[in-house]
Amino acid sequence: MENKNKAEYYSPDDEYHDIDDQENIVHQFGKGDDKSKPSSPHHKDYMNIDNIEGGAVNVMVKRERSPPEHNSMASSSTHKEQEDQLAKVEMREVMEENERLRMHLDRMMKEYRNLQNQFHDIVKKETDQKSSSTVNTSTHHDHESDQEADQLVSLSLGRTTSDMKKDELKKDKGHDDERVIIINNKSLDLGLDCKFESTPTECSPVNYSPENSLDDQANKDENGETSNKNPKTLRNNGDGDDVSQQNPTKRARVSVRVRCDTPTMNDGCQWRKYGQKIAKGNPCPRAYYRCTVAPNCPVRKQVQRCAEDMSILITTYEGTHNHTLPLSATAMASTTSAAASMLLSGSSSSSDPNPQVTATTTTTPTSTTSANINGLNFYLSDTSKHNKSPYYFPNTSISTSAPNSLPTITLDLTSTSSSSSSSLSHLNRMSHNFPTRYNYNNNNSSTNLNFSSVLESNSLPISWTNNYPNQAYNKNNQNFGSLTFSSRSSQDNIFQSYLQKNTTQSSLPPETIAAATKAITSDPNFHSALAAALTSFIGNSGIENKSSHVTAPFPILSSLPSSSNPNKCSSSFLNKPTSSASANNNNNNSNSTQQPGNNSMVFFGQSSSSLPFSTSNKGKSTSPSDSKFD
DNA sequence: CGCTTTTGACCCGCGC
DNA sequence: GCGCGGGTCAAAAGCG
Repeated sequence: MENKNKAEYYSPDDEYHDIDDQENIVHQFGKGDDKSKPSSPHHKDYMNIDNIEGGAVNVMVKRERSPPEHNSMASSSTHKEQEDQLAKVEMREVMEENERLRMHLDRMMKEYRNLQNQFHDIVKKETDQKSSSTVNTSTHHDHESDQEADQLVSLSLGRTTSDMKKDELKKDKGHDDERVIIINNKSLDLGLDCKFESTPTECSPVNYSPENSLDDQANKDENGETSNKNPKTLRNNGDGDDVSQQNPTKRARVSVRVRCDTPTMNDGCQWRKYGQKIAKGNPCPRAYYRCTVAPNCPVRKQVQRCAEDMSILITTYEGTHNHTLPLSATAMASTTSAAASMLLSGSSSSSDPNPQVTATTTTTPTSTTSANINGLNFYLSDTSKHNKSPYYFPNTSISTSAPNSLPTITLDLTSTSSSSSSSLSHLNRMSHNFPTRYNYNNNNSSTNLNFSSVLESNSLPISWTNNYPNQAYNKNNQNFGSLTFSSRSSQDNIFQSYLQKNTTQSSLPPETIAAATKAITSDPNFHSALAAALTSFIGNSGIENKSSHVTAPFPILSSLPSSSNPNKCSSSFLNKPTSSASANNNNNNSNSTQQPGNNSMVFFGQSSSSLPFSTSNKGKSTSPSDSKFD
């Protein structure tokens, strides 16, 4: 298995040349098209151009693929023959490429199935334990349930049992059965769903009924929130309350970098600004928001413009929602949750016997890994404490050596796909910024998830879905149209992403790549994320909302026509619960019917928000991003 | 009137 | 111990 993985992930390495080849293909296609124009007045010159101006590209093509007679028969052979030959070559290239890419997809699917099986086994085990414990006394049952829930969380998020607060567990305990059932139902669908089910991080589509949340709050007040009266403890509890009170290192921040013009991006939650500060090294002030969906929700976020590129908005989430999330908020929450879970799992590995990302990366001087899942570029990188100053460079993460040294994971949504170069430069920069003497520190780890979608190749601003609660979910839907991720396009994305990845990785030393790939393959949470991403793209039809809350699908980022609404900073997610959402407004949009394997509808809701540093935005804002501008 | 934003002050952790 | 910087508080002001 491991060897297999190795082989699988090494293979892309071997295909670096194929990337060039593919580029050649592209060029070749263009030229082929040009050549195929018999009417071209410069047709004859095309041969010369082909030979001369084609340069290295064509040289390579010819060397590898062009028929030899191309050189000798230039004068005699008809252009049709050449065209045919070229077409054949191209066809063969395409077929080979398809074959390769298909292999990639198969590998990914294999990984996904493995993950599913593993998760299914785990859940099964959990269920068995649960049923057995049910026979026991109630007190024992409670304890067991706690442990199970705990383990569940641990399994889902890579968190250790100690991470979860007991009161949280008590709360969960009440719905333990329900959760298990739900998890069982979904276990075959998406492992990440379970992660979201149980994850205390960000999204927590945990089945917290509102009253449950209240109870939760009550419970929390007993333990931690009572200390709210004490500002000091509030500060301490506020952040780490849900995430990890006992183990601060488990707390994770998820930073999202989005290139958008709007002050903030609407993530669906309601936020209240409680502070603003000029951070050192960045002229743009940093705004602090607190989640106001629930009175005691500990989740906070920071919004700041990137100093290097003001068009990039950096939103950092921290904490766990202890309430039911609005439908529109689940997308971002699940994204951040997945990212945080990956990060947390990596961080936990230091204490875990199981070597995961962290452990593996420790062995490498530079630990930057990337994987592309259907256009989602996962950049896993770690920064050491040596890099004290935050990174402010475009398309890369701010490796926050936050004062509290929280591990931060950055979702970089700023790169476009044209951008294999962008990603390349990204990685180059990242690796460049990594100290050669790499000294991993959990508390200072930073993980970059680059979700630059291939579909963003139009260099349009990336934006988040803004399905604002209580509003027309698809209000702007028609403006933006629907974004269809057919399996085919998904595959294409995967393929391109793989190629992109390979291109990216080609700049890395082989040992780094090896370690990185090993890290990735050995990280179950990466598998989860992978599975989630795959499930989102490839036939996630099976995932249904089994409960009132929305199971957040893994988000898919895409570009939006900026012209549609230039001021809006929205992003597209594949919100599975399309039907329910669209039922509110777009009754006619039968696209809401979920097409298996074709997550077509992308919801774009209201976006906007208060400027983190603007003074003009006043008044209520259900979300920092709600109305106000334009 | 209720809610949000603004903004100066304060607290705390960290490095020197 | 001191200074710095990040994060938070809370009173005041603004807005609908």
